[in-house]
Amino acid sequence: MSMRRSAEDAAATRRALLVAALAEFAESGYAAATLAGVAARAGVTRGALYHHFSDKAELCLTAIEELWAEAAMPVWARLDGPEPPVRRVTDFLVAFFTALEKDGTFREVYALSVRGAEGAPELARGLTDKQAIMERWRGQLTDLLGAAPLRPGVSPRTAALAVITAANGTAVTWLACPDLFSPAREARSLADAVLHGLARPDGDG
Amino acid sequence: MSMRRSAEDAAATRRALLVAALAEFAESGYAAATLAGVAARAGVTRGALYHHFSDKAELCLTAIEELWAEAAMPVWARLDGPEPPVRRVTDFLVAFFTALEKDGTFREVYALSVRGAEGAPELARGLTDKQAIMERWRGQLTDLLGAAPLRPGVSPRTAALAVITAANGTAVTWLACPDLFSPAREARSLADAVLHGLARPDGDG
DNA sequence: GTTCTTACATACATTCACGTATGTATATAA
DNA sequence: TTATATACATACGTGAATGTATGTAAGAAC
Repeated sequence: MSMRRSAEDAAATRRALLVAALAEFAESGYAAATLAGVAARAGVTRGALYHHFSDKAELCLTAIEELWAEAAMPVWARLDGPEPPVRRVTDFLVAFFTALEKDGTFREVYALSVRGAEGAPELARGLTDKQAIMERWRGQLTDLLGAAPLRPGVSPRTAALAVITAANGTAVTWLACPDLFSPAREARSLADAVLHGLARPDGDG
Repeated sequence: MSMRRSAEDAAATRRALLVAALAEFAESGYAAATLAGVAARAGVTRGALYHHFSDKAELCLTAIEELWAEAAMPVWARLDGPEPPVRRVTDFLVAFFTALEKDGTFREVYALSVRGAEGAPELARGLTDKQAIMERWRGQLTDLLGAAPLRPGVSPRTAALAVITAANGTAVTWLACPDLFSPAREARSLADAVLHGLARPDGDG
């Protein structure tokens, strides 16, 4: 049917395949997802898919890498800026919860990375990357919270861990039971509760 | 080889299959797990498996149902008792974090239930059960925290949600990156941080 | 001891998804 | 205008996992 088109169309096909792959993998998991489903969702055949990507694993890893950056960057950017540390962390959590509910790409790439690809050793590269990302994330938060007025007994490392687990916990709880609550609506009160448990009540961060 | 044995041996075979199935499914996910792997782990053939269970889905659901009760009961029992509410919730979180790291069955059944079985509609029964469990859990915690001295602005529902997300977040973060921290060792400080963010500082719960 | 049933093991059929090989039409370069 | 490379579609081979059908030895009932 649709024969050779321009190079821009090829890029669009590739992009559509990445978006479709992310949705398929996030919905069904890596093992249960089928490349026929990905191709159908993208409106092409499996031949097109194998033209752009060598195999299932490369498709999955490429989708995570390329789409994660653009979806997550504006959220993580909240950790930088001139505001006081506690304020930045709060803003980050609120942005995280909001993106989780409102941004389909953000939600899908997060669900896929959290659900993991156990049973698929060919994705080990992506998983070690995730490990590194997690540790860099904790380091960044530790530095940030080290400059914040934490209440006594709370180390910056523990505070960073609490922030990470709060974000992950909200995400997986809502992904598992979407009817339980609304991350976007309760984002502020949840973030406040987390930070209130960590920071000194009189500290302005 | 091993021919007909006593009825007790049959029960032991069934039990071994359930334990093996839980480990396989938790490690590889429902879709990627193979029944040959389950049988091999249990030390029997696939014939034995199909003698005790009708298909893959029933095996998985039975494993979750039967093993979840005995592994999780002692943890959830911490929510009951004569102690003040905040103390009970703290004890529950500590017991949860400890069981997560120390009790293999607890960890596996939790990992399997969290990772979910998306892409496997035949497990819908188990997932609706999970939804019901989650809502009952939130209801129980809401009642419990409704009788606790919460700080102003924190509703019992939000507090219950914070406890749930803290437990889930710690679990998935550690399952994804086991080297990041030790739930059992940091259990107390994490639980204290959560409750400190929710309860009035002067309240003894 | 015969028979029946249980508790498996073994062998087979079928499906299904992956990866490959090949065909085809179009843009581009010469 | 011809040749070549690109961007797919189509058709095929293959393996792995599921489920089924059948075989078989051992306890239980009589």
